[in-house]
Amino acid sequence: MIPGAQRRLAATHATLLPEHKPEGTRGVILEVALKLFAERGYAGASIREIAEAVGMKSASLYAHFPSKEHILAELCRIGHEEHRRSIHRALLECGADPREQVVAYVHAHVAMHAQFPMLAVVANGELHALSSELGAATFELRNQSIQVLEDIVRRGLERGVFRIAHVWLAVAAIGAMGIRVAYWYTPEFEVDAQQVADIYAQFALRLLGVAEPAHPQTP
Amino acid sequence: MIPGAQRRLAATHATLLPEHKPEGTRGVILEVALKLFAERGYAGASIREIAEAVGMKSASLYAHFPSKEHILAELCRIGHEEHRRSIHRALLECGADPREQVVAYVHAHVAMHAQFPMLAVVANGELHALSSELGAATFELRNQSIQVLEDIVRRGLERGVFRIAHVWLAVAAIGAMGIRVAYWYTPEFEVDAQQVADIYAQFALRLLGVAEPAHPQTP
DNA sequence: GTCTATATGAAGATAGAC
DNA sequence: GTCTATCTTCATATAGAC
Repeated sequence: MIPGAQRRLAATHATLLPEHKPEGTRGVILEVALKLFAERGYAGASIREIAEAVGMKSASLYAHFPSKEHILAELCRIGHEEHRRSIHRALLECGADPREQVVAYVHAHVAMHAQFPMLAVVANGELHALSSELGAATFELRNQSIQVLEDIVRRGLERGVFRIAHVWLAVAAIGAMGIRVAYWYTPEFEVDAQQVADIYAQFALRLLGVAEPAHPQTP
Repeated sequence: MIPGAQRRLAATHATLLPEHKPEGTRGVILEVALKLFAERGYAGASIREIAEAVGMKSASLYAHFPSKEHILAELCRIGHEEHRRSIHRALLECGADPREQVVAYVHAHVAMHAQFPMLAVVANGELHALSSELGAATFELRNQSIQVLEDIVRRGLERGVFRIAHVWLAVAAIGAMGIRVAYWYTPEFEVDAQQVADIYAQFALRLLGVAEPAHPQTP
């Protein structure tokens, strides 16, 4: 049974990678807002709550961000940048075989959702709350990441290494497995993030109809 | 590429089954609130917007529901009741083979998310917004539905028909595939809900390591 | 950059007439 | 059951002192 029911997600701690976290107060605000947006949703968290958790008055936030929406926009951008970066890096380190590429993609996708669950929940689940002015660039990033998986799957299908009836249905299913990891994974889970990513990569291959090597005990 | 980006979900129409929709104004309010909660989230939709969409003043809503939270509670309850009912019915019509049971479960799970996407998005995604007083019973319902799948997978593993390293990881992955369907499926999608459910049931079997009958062309 | 003070509007909810 | 009118609280955001 999933731990932490009654909460929106199981994770309790918001983390931003040092390379994404601005120095000083701006970084603190982002991390605090990330936690509140993840737990209550963008509309459900107020700037007063954010300010209180940071340890300042709400008016002072406006010295760092022009609006609440800009805070969310920055978090969404960071989340999808990190997602794209980790997938890009994983694909650089593997060959041209679509099976290898699916493993790399899914491993990176799942590991990111397990390691930064609050960032993933907010960047994906609250993106729709942004005006098109502030959200369009990040939507484009997201679409590109989906497109990468779609291209891999299509190539594998054309080369006969995957056996599926419909590309999008497989892409959506594989993406979904990873997206939901952010809601139930915590560092206390009995399997660590890398192992979850390994196992989910295998699930993805199976889903795509890739035959597995025969079991050792089976002649 | 997924249609309808920029929106929280692709569906544009809220539907409640006649057996779940109360007669008269109460039913209209539920359907209207369902659409707004699905599109903007519970916190992002106001009772004034709901009232306006129904065609009345906000004060009049209180003749039908004691609070905004009670409207959400009712929608969550309906959603999880329908989910449980459709899974229960599907399992009654199949045998004792865990493979058959997984197919029945996933088919019902996915079909429900495709046919009632707004209900699924709200019942699952906004449940956390309820106080424990109003949400506890529905949380219990949800946990039971997950438990049913967990039991099926565990039985299949014990009987040697499934080959997976970790029960929860498989259960979460299979559940996730279906949950996300609610976000991208629309009746205009090129594959209908029943076919999506069929294909996702096959994905689930593959994910669980069930060997498929050899391809006709492969001797 | 942070504060106090405040503008301005919107939120959920209630009272009481019809 | 629906309305008008209103209460009270809370929201985002700004002005201006320090």
